[in-house]
Formats: sequence, structure tokens, C-alpha cells
Amino acid sequence: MTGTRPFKRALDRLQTAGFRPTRQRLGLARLLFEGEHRHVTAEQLHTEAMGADLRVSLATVYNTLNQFTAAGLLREVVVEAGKSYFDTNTSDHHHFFLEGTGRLEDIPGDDVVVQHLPPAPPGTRIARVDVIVRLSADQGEDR
Amino acid sequence: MTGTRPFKRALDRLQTAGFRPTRQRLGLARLLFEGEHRHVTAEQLHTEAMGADLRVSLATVYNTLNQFTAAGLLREVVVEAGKSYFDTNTSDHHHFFLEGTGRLEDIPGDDVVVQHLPPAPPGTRIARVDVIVRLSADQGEDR
DNA sequence: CCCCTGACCTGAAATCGTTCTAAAGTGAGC
DNA sequence: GCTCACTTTAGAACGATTTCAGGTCAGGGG
Repeated sequence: MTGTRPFKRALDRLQTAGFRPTRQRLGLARLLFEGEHRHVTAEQLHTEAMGADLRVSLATVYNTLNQFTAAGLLREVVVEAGKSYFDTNTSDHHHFFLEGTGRLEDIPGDDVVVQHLPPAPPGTRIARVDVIVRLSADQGEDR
Repeated sequence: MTGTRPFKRALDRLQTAGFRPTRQRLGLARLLFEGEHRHVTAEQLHTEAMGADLRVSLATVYNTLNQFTAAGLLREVVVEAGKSYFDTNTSDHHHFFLEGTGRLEDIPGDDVVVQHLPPAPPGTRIARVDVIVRLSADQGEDR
């Protein structure tokens, strides 16, 4: 039984992070943390919750995503003006962004390396380095 | 006289790109393309225009920035959810982003290199690679 | 030189994603 | 069961951006 007890997993994460495990938080945590890593917007997650018989308001989805992010359970990724994506993978990694569809995906492997980065300007320190590889549909290839 | 005729420079860019050189477009082009490369938001550029005796509405600033971007005169840089920056440097380069102040700066030099990038997924092609180095104020250093 | 026409600009209203607010609901300990 | 602090919620509010309907302007033809 490896990872076959998703309910418990989500609950553990909430409690470890010091959240009271309410019905809404638990439900969202299950959607987010069961299975593979994922990238969602608030709107998407809300729609998905509705479909999964989890009654939760959009405001709560926003609140929860922000709380999870502050607690380090999620990471916010900025790729499109006026829209926030949340990534369940909080480790160091980078992203492919499908311009047409708005899909966001982790770049597989940990081997992307940024070289020849100049030092941070005086008085500042590097908080994070984000690499976003923007992809377009490859038109005219197989037709 | 090298670059001492800014008016003509801005006008040339407009006409080359096929824009009718109206008072507003010319004024904005001068603010944008005279002098050093810069990073502006619509709001910033609008404020600056007001201060420079250029009467132009915020709607026009937005429209103009979008037109210039579509024509390849500007490049949009996404760093903060819910805010768009426009960069007058359209060549291949990357950015420092000062988290506290919202300042955006080109990373000097062309030598930042991203290595070990996996190939684009099937059916797609890499449109662009954006590297954003997020900086925080370096607290506790010199006090 | 003036007129005409399509391109352009404008303030106001509309839209989008997100946050705030005030009030009702809920869970954990007593 | 009762309480109280923490949660959730619907709806209003918000900031950034876009759209709209109408007036204005650039520039070629007469």
C-alpha cells in the first residue's frame, strides 16, 4: 500500500502546516495533492471542486490557495498577465508554458541550469530564478 | 550629432512599422524610444506623459502599448500577477525583478545561458525562453 | 486650399481576476 | 451541549485592462 491512502495524506499535510482540517480545506487538499503534481488556477480548481461534489465558494478557493502558498505547500507561478497559477511542486524547477491553451507543465528533470548569471545588484539577494519556456503550436509540420 | 535628433528617430520607427504618426503615438514613442531602454507599465507611461505636456488618455496608452507590442517595437514582460510591463528592448535578454519596489531591469550582458533544456514537446516549438531573477532587499547586511 | 473618409482618440461603462467585508457557520475543548 | 475563535460565504469592492459610441484628425483627391 504505497500512496493508496490519499485521504490521510492530505490530512497530514494540513495538520503539519497548522491548518484546521475543515471540509473545504480537506477537499481542496485532496484535489491538489493526490496523484501527480499539478498546475491550477483558482477558477479551474473551483470548477473541479464543483464537479467533485465539494461545495466550496470561489472566495474560499482563493483564500485556501493563498494560505497554502504562504505555508509553502504551493508555489505561485506567474506566466500570464492577469492570471495566477499555483503549482503543487514546490521544489526547484522550471516550466513549459503552452501559449495557445494556457497549459503549464513542469520541465522534466532537474538538469536545467542557468549559467553566467551576474551577481545580484548591491543591497539585494537572489530570492529565486524562474525559467519559463514559452511554446507555440508547431504549425505546418505534419500536414 | 549621434542620436541628437530624437524626434526623427521616433517618427521613423512609427512609419516603418506602418503606423500613422499621430500626436499621441509620436509623443509616446518619444518617451519610450529616446534615450536608454526602459521598462514601463501603462499607468507609469500615462503619468509621465501628463508630466510632459502630452495630453493622452489612459485608454490610448493601453492601445498604443498593445499596438507597438504587436508590431514588435515592444515586448511584454510578465513578472507580477495582474500587472503588465513593457520593455523597449526587444532583443534576446533576461530580467532582474526587484520584488519590493516592482522595478524591472535588464540583466546586463548577453551571456546568460540556459543549459540542458529538453526539447519542446511534440507538436510544439519554443517561442521564447524567459529568465526572471527575483531579487529581495538584502536585509541585515550593513547595519 | 478645403473636403472627405477612414483611421484615431476619448471618457465612460464594461469586464476580468482577485480581495474584502460583514454575517452566518463550524469544530474542538470544556 | 455551550462557547469562542477560526472558517466559510455571498456579494460588494477593487485595480488593471478592454470595449464602446461618439467626436476628432491626418492626409489624399479635387
